[in-house]
Amino acid sequence: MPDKKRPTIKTIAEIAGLSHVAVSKALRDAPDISAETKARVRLIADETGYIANAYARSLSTKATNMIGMIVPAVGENVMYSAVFNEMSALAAKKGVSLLLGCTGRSIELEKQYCQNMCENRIGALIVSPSTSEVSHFIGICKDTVPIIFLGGKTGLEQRHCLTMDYYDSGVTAVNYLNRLGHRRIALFLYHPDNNTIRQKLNGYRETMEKLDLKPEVYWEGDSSDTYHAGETLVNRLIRQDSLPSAIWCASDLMALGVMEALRKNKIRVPEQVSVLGHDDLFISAIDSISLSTFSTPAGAIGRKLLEMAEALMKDDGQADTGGMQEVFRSTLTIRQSTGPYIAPSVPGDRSEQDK
Amino acid sequence: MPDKKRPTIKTIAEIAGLSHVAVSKALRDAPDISAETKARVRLIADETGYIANAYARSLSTKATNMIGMIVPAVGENVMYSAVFNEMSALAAKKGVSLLLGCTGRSIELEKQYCQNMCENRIGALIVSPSTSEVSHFIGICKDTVPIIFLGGKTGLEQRHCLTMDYYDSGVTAVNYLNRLGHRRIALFLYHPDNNTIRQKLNGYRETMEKLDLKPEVYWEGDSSDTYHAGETLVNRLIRQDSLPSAIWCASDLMALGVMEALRKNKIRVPEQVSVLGHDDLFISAIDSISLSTFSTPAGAIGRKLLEMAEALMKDDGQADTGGMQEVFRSTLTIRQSTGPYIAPSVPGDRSEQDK
DNA sequence: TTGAAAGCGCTACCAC
DNA sequence: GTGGTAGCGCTTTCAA
Repeated sequence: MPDKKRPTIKTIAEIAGLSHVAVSKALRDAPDISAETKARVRLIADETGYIANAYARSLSTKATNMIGMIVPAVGENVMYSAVFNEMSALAAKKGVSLLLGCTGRSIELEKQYCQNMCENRIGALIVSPSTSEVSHFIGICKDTVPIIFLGGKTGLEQRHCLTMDYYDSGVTAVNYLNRLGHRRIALFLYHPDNNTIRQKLNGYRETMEKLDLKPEVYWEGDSSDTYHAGETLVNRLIRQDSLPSAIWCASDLMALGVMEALRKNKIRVPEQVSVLGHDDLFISAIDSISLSTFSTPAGAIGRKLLEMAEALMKDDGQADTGGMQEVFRSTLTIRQSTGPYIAPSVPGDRSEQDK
Repeated sequence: MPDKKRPTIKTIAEIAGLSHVAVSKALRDAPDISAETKARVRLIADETGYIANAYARSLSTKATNMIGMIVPAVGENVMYSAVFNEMSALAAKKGVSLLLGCTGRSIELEKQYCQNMCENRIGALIVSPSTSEVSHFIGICKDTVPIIFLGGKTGLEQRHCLTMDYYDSGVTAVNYLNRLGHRRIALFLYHPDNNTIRQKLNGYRETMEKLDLKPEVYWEGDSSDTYHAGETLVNRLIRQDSLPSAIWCASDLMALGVMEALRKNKIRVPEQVSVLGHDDLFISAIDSISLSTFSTPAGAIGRKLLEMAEALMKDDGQADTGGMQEVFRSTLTIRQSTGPYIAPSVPGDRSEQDK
C-alpha cells in the first residue's frame, strides 16, 4: 500500500483556498476556470507532487485507459515482442497503459490473466490464444470487454481479429523463385499440420500447379526443432541424389539447418541451391548467413492493433459496424541466399548476378 | 467505456435479497457469513457474470495489485523478455497484474510511462533505465512508489536494485580457459566503454594477472554491430600472425562473427582456437554453432524481482530495513566451441577430447 | 467564475 | 449472522 501520502485534489484545494471541485476543473483545463486560478492550482500540484488517481477517475467516469494483451510469450524468435514494443510507445503517448500477460500456452493462465485484466477494467483485450478454443475468454469478457484475436489459431470467425495471410507467402515465394529461373522448387514443412503451415502449403501448391511445376513437399520433425528437420531433409535428398535447385522452408530456423547441411556437403548457396526462409529472425540478417526470407510487418501490426483497440474502447460496442478484421501479409526480404537458377555442369557460366 | 452492463455487488444483493455489504463479505469468504448464504451469493455472481471492480476495491482499501515494469525493449537478443515471461506467470497466480512499458531508450517515454503507471497506483516499479540519470523516476514516484532498479546502468547507490556481476564472468572465463591449458587468452570488447564492459574487463584483467598471463584486450566497433567487430578483429590478428589460442568475446554476436571469420580462414574451432561468448542467444545453442557462453539466469531474476516488488508493496515503506539489493551472476554454459589447448605443429595429436 | 451535493463500486467499522 | 453508515478520490450536474 504505497499510496501513503499522495496529495489529492482536496489537499491542493485547501492550500489554494478553493473547493476540490474547482481544483479538479482547473487541472482538467475546464473552460469555466480563470487562467490565473488554473496557473495557481497547477503550481501547487507540481510543488506537492500531485498525481491523479486513475482509479477514482475511472470509477467516476466509467472510462478506462488500460488495454490488456495476452500472448504465449515474448522473447527470442517470437514476433509479439516487436508488436508490443510498437504498441507500447504509441499507447504511452496517449496516456493508455498496457497490461501484458505471457501464458506459456497454459489455459489456466489464460483464464487467470483474463480475469485479472477484466477486474482492472481494461477497455479492450488483445489475445493470441494458445489454441483455437477461446470460449473461456469470451465467457469472462462477456460483451463488456471487446476482444481482438491475434494470430493463426483463430480465423475470421471471430468478430474482431488480426491474422496473417501465409497463403500469400506461398504464392509470393513460388513466383519469386520461378522468376529466378527455378523449376524444381521444394517446400520443407514441419509438424504439426496446423492452420499456418496449411496456408503456406496451399499457396505454394496452387501456384506451382498454376505454373505447371510439380510440387515437391517434404515434412520432417516438429516445431520444437525445425533446425534439425531442415538438416535431415537436405541430407536425405542428397543421398537420393534429388536435391532441387530451390528450397522454401516454413521457418528461418529450418532454413538455417538447410544452409548448414548444404555447407557441410560443399554445396554452394545460392549458386547451386537457393534457400528461402520465413520469419526473418534477427540472425538471418547477419552477413555470413544473409538469408532471404519473409518478414512480418510487426510495426504496422502493432499500430493497427492499437488503433482497433482504441476504436473499440470508445465505441461502447454500439456503433460497432460488424466487427473489425485485418489481414496482414509478410513481405519478401531478399538477401544473398537466393539467386538465379544456374544449370549444373555448364562450365563457364559464372555470371554471379545476385540480382 | 466497456463497463456497460457489468453487475455489481448491489445487483447481486438485490437478486439475493441481501444488502450489498453481505454480498461483499460473502464473496470475500468472510467468517461471519453463513455457508449457505455464501453459496447462494456465489451462484448468483457466476450466473450474472459478476466481476469485481479492482478500482473500487483499491480506492477503498488503498491497496493495489499492480506492478509496473519499464525496460528499453523486449524481444530478440534482450533478456528482459525471459525475465518478464517468468514474472508474468508467477504474478498472475497471485492476482497481481503487470504493466509493461518499452521505451526504446527515450527519456520522454520513460517519464510518460512512470507518470501513467503512478496514476494507475502501481505498488512498485521495476525499471531498467536507459541511462544512469534516473532522477525523473524518483521525482515522479517520490517516496510513495518504491523503485527497483534493474541492470547495469545504475549500481548499488540505488536503494533497491538488482544487478549483474560481470566481473565474475571475467574471472570465470579466464579460469575456465586457463584450466583447459590456454595461456594466450584474448578479450574482445566493443564500445561504448560502459559499466558492463568495464566489469568484464576488470574481471578478465585481474584474473589474467593473478595467473601470470599477459592480458590481450582488443577494442573494435560498437554495440550496434558487434558481429562485424568480431570478424574484423580476427582478420586483423590473422594478418599480424598473432592469433591467440582462446578468445573471449563480450557478446555472443561478436563471438559468432569471430567464429565465422575463423571458418573462412580455415581455422578450426575449438581445435585451433577456442571461442567463448557472453549472453547465450538462442542461436548459440544450435548444433552447428554450439557456442560456449555465459547465460543469464533469467528465471531466477524474474522470481527475485517479483519477490522484491511484493515485499515492497506490502512493506508500506516502513519496516523497510535499508533497501533490497541483489546481485546475480551469469553461469558458464559449456558447448563445443571451447576445448583443451592443443599445441600447434604437433602432428598426431588428434585426441579430440572436447571435454 | 465557483462550489455544494450526489454518486461511481467497494470495504471498514460498528451496531443490531 | 447481517446490515447501515461512511468514506476512498474523483467527476458531473446544477445552483449560486
